Amino acid sequence: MSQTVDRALSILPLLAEGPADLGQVADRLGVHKSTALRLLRTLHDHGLVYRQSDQRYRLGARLFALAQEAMENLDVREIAHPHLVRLGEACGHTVHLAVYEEGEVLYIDKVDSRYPVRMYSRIGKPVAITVAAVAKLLLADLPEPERRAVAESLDYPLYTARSTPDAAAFLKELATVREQGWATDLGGFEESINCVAAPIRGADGRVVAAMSVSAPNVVVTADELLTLLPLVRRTADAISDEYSGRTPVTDPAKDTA
Amino acid sequence: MSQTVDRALSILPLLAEGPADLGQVADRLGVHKSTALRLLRTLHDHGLVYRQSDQRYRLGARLFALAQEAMENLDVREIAHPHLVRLGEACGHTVHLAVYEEGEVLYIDKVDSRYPVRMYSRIGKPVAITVAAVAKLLLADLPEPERRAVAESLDYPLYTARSTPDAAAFLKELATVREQGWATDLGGFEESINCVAAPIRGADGRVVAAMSVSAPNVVVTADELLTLLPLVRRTADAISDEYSGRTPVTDPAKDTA
DNA sequence: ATGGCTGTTGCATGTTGTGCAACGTGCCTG
DNA sequence: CAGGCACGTTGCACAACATGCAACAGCCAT
Repeated sequence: MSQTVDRALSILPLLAEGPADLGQVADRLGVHKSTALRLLRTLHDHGLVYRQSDQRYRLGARLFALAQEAMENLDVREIAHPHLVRLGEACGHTVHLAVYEEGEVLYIDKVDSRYPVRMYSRIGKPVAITVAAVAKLLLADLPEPERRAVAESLDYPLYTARSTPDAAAFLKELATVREQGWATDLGGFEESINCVAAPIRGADGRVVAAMSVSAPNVVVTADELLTLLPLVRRTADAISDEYSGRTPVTDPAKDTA
Repeated sequence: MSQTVDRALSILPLLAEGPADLGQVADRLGVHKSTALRLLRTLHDHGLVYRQSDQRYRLGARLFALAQEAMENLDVREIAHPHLVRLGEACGHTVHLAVYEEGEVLYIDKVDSRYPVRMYSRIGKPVAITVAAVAKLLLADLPEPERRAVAESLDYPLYTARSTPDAAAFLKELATVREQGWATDLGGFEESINCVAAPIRGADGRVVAAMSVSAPNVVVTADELLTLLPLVRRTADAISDEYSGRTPVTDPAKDTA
């Protein structure tokens, strides 16, 4: 591991606590002032550190820009896909990945047990938003005014007798889902199809996508499907960790004391 | 400037474009793979870089955390936020807060009328510096040599027919803005969007931030938007007072209406 | 003025980062 | 199934580069 870079990077969390001057930085790094100066200058040239008018240093603006750009280039689907495939192989049912966008919920990936191939044909199709388990999770995480606005602007078609009947019922269901952190669709769209779903969250905790496992009654009962919930949630959490760049276990030997 | 650190930091913007593998990083840095490996490892140990399951590298979670903390250390934002929210509720339009740093102008807070949530997603994005009302205010306050230097180093993209065409026009506009103490952007970035902006000043009178109200033509005409100017200026002044410690009322809930 | 404090510079030293070459491994191709 | 290729990884010798020292320069307070 590169010592120089190590020292330089150690400055960042230090400055995150608040602005500091050269002497403080040098002290806390345990290096000479001139060394700290050169490190800070390099950080400064890259915009990671900003020198305010009182000559003290603080974290710089480029940090935002970097985080921002990285977020935009993050592809949930790319990261999620291998996890979905593994889940599909493990449980043998259909796995979906969906996102919310502009009042709609869209499937962006699908893995079927028998043919673990992306079925682009289905991807992009709008989801039955009032009943699908993934839709409930995605809508449940919206800020209250938008959630309400969306819920009230929707149609509530009665696909089956168990479909969500109206906005009031839907909002109540969303509250439950938000509370428990997972969702189901038990015959709300097709009488014979059940789903369990779990949310995928970004670094800030907001739900960026949702995934579900679906199976027809003739294969497994709803109760049997529900036994898969822990596995689904674990998969979703694994995707969340990877998506948000939290390294779950890189080196099991090392641990921060 | 430290070469090693310089190289290591150059990796960050590179990864911000999207995930890359070791070879690509080494190539774009112009160094040996083993060198790139050690740099990446160091970055990884600090959590700035994350290694996803396909072994490619991308920016890591610590970076987001740092950006977050850096933003929270900007006390202007903290002080301004409640004022911005109140203004947003009062006028119903989008409110922005921006600062100048190292030749760039960036949004550090945003309040939208319908969804009064911090939209981190937009924050950090570089502002259209040659046309945005807030950018004019921030640049107008720079010391003359720097203002000139920045103005002449900029590109002047013609977003619309009303965009600032060149450095000369920009400097002239800055002089006007500096004189009158407020600024507008009338369709200079998007044909249908207008803004009015006012400066936030520190105790020494220097502009530390700028805020604006933006609205599309279809909602209010430019003339109607201009009637909000007194309100915007009053809000900016209230923030200035509080920021500079000259807070007339200790109760931040009450505001001059 | 003058002392102490801070940030800054030039330079000799040796620590540290570097590139090379060789190894291991997984994947695709013949 | 074997072979080859591409990629990540390791150990090492060399010298480039980061380091700390000492001396300089500005600034404020005494």
